[in-house]
Amino acid sequence: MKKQKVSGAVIRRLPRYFRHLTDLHAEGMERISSSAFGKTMNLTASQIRQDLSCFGEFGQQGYGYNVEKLRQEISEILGMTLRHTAVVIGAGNLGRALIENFRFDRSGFQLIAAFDVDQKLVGSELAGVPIYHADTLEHYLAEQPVSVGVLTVPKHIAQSTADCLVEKGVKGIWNFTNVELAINEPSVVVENVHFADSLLALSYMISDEE
Amino acid sequence: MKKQKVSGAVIRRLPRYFRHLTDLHAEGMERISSSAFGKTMNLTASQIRQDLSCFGEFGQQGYGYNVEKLRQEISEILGMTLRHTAVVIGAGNLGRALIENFRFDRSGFQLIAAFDVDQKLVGSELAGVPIYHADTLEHYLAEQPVSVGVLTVPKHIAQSTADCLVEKGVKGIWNFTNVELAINEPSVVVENVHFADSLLALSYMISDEE
DNA sequence: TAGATTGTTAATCGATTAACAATC
DNA sequence: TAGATTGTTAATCGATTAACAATC
Repeated sequence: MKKQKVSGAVIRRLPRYFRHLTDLHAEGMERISSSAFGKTMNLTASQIRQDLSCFGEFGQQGYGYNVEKLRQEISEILGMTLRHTAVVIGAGNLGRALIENFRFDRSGFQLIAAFDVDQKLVGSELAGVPIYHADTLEHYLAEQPVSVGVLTVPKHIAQSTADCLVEKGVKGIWNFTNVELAINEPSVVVENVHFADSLLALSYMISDEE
Repeated sequence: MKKQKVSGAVIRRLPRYFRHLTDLHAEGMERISSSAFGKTMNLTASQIRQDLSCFGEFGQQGYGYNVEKLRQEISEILGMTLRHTAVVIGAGNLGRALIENFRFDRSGFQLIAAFDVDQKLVGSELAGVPIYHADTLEHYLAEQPVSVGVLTVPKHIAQSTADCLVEKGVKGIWNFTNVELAINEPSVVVENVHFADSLLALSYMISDEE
């Protein structure tokens, strides 16, 4: 996958494309034009064609795009076929919600383990995922190649846990703590899920009218 | 609060400003220049000054910005002082994680109730928040002004629940289901938290290098 | 006062949209 | 073939950055 520079705006739209294509496929739609697709997604046809052209030529003049084929292509582009591995660190409410309810496999990830300090959890499984003691994380990472650490630990150990993940060579951190992580390894990517930022944006928007 | 048109990009940065100012304040910092603030946040000084100028004049030549005052101003801009109310619908793992761990008050919201169909939960409290039966939601909303409905229900009832919220006049929906909600009331704002989109963007970024 | 730093106007850069030749 | 629709180049629009007079 040779990558010219693709803008962040485009990257953020790719998962939406994928999601909508999955829905369209489930509805039995076989082909779609950029203009029809644009209507579904509230984008211009131009933008969709422009976005896709960053990665190749997936359509056919006079026909449009094959829904299933395009979906497959985008899953490749997103790296969903690479069988990335993930571990959840912190099996509190949020960690458990992710383990039990979030379909990692649908995003191409294998969730292979979770870690917590709670002795009541350690040794058990949640949704088929084994829970190990947090103390064994470092050892585990040394043995097992892990692509992404999902950080759902309490604030005060967020940075130290992240440091451990980085040191052991994870490629990315999916950060649910509202700590601004300081990572000095430039190849490691942090993706923040800031609930509060999202709620505050909503707050602004509903406070709009005077 | 008179609103000229403020771009989405600016709105999305406001919560980050607020968060960083809160941190700086906690660290005891009293004043900061746009250039120092820019360094902290990885933005240019120009951008910060430009962003803030959408809402007024909060700095002082030769001095910079008073951290606490600016934090206060931004909280006003975001509508955090309006005492918006929220209810959580769906007290499964994710709903409970939000009720128990997410500090709604820190974003200026009052979480006043939660709803679920599970009889084991109905009548109890979680972190001081009463859980009512989902059947009583409609009645509750008619009695109680609610600004935001937090949607953490299973996929198949997401749309119908949203319809109910809209009909009863909520201003916003904080949507954690991965359902694309169809809302025909234009004044109602939907803020989506798409975990999968976030993870897929991360997937792309860690799959980048070849 | 001199130095620092703002708010704002102008310049630049990048992203979105429009147009159209190529072609299925 | 004629109609539809792509991929791509050019035009437009908007957002970011730079510059600077105003002033604390």
